Amino acid sequence: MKLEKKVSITDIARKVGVSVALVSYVMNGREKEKRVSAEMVKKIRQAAEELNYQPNQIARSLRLGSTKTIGLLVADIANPFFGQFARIVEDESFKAGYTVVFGSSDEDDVKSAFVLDTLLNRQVDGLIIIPSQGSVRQIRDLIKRKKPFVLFDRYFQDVNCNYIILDNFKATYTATRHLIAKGHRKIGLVAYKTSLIHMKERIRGYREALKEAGLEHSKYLAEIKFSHSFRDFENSFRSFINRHSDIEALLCANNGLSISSLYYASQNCIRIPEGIDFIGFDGGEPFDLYSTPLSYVRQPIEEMGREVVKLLTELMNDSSKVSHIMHDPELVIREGRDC
Amino acid sequence: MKLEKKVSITDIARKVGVSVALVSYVMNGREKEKRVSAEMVKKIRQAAEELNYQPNQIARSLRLGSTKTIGLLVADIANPFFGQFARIVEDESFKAGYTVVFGSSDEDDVKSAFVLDTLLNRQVDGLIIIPSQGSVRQIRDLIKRKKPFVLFDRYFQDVNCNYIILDNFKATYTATRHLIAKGHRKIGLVAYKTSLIHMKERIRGYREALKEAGLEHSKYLAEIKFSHSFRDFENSFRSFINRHSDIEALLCANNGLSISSLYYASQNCIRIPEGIDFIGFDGGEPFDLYSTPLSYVRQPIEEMGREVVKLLTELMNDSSKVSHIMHDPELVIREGRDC
DNA sequence: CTGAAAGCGCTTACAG
DNA sequence: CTGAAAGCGCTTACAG
Repeated sequence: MKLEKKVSITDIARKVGVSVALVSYVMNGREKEKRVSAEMVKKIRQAAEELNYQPNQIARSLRLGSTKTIGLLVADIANPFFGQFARIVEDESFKAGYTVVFGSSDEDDVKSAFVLDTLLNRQVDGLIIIPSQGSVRQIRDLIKRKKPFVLFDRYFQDVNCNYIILDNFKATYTATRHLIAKGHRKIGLVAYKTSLIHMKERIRGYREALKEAGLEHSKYLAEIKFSHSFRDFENSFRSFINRHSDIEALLCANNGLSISSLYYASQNCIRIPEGIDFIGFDGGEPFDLYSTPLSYVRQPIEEMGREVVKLLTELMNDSSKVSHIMHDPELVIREGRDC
Repeated sequence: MKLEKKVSITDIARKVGVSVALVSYVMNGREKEKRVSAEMVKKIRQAAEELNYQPNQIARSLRLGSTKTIGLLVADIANPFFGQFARIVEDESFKAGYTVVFGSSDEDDVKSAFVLDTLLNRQVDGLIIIPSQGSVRQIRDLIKRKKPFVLFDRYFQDVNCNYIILDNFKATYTATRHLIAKGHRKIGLVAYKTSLIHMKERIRGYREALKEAGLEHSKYLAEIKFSHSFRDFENSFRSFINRHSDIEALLCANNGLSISSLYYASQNCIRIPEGIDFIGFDGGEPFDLYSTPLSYVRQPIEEMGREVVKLLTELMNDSSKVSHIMHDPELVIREGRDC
């Protein structure tokens, strides 16, 4: 028995001596509705089994105009935060009968456009997008084409579309207040230099908390240019730290920056919390294994991921509503352990 | 200008007043070969531009019998090791004109079969698979169907197919010898209980090194049942550690086990390397940020990832050869720092 | 240099 | 209860 060429509905029809319509009906479980005789059903099922028939989704997609595929555009799938997110998206999508195609933008709008085009040509039914800086036009285009999508993690203020994000202001506001309450006065924020709203909001939350407490709110803000290279981060961060050797506590504005800052600290013998107190973003294994328990801002990523897929599937079905959903962050406080 | 329904090659043909064949030729850059007049080419290009034409890959795929899509079946995309691998696969695939669809098996053969079927129905041109225990039949089926694929990380001894793996024996053999050379005698290995060859080989490498040194080679071997829950790991590991309080050094057989063991150690005030010496697997951020520099077995994952895609693209083109490629591990030794 | 037409594998009105 | 046929959007021999 060799299976050189794949078997189609036509092969089954021929074998049973019946039309392809019948086969299509029973393969799609519509034999009741179409009142196919029990005998036929049995014969067709058996033939399909014997020939080891596998439906061709591509042909089905072309005919139906729907691929049952979701496109996922992340900044970088190798980043644990996005990897975790991708996993949730995958699980929920599969449950809903969708498959997921992904691509990484590297926070670069040219690459983002390329990946987006590729996914669109593949006729994805909908998209989940972590938009990168400068990708507004791409998003606008999606709206014009009436392609369902939901933004995650960030959005654009002047584009009215679906998004699910963290309450970023509250995240850093709460964290900063916590540091102030602990008695710190010289509190730094390590953020990325970007026009993206999530960063802007995180910076605003930090500043607002400092202002309310009557503290310096610009001096200790490090806005670092995005780069995949630790060297680049290191150079910027070193000059920041050297300029402000009196800094008492550090808050980081996302996961990558937290990891890089911690790495810098451990390489440069800066002790936490004795030397500098610290609050990170997003948690993860590096946080759990750090020499001292680290506090961090937690995003309810499971819920958010589930909700993104839920919203998108709704959009792919009726496509009229526009939701802006914001989730509350949680400040996870961890204190020194006794060993 | 609204773009309700997507524009097709037919729309362009109609607009220019020409046949669809011409349009197809110029859209595929075959105007030279087909000697389309320069004037036509210009008109068609312009019309495509004006109508904002986007080719429909699905239709193209159906016609050509190739989707330019690679299926990636990993154990868990949220696992940083696989996330990193996925990123390399993504980059190389895009470069080669392929898009990637993925799914996680959770090391479960039922889930693996389901994901595999989904990807196959989507008519992927080829597959990259981290095979889970009990998925031999699925792999055999792929061969029977002549679907190009390459296994990564593991393989099955009695199935002759393409794979790219680490020299697993050498990995643990070298690491164990290093621990012996440091003077340790009671050396433990934390491994998963599985029939998968990569684990078997890692265990064999460990044992062989101990045997050669005339040391106990079974007593300190922990074979732990795979689970996503840390609690499960903790229970098994605790009883192992309690039974062997005299253990001097620990080697871990993969990334997940390394992280879990380190977490257990930090939770239970076991100091590394003073209490127990340690060598992990695969490295990563948790390793870099650990309170003390950790040694580990490094896989050349970038090279391996690139090679997997290269091999697969070759297979998708001629499909005759069978390669078994094994990469050398590298033992990364890191000593205490001075702060 | 250009066009008419078949066909990839499926679904689905429309007849009977 | 079942079949013949159109059509999804594309590519590609085959004519001319």
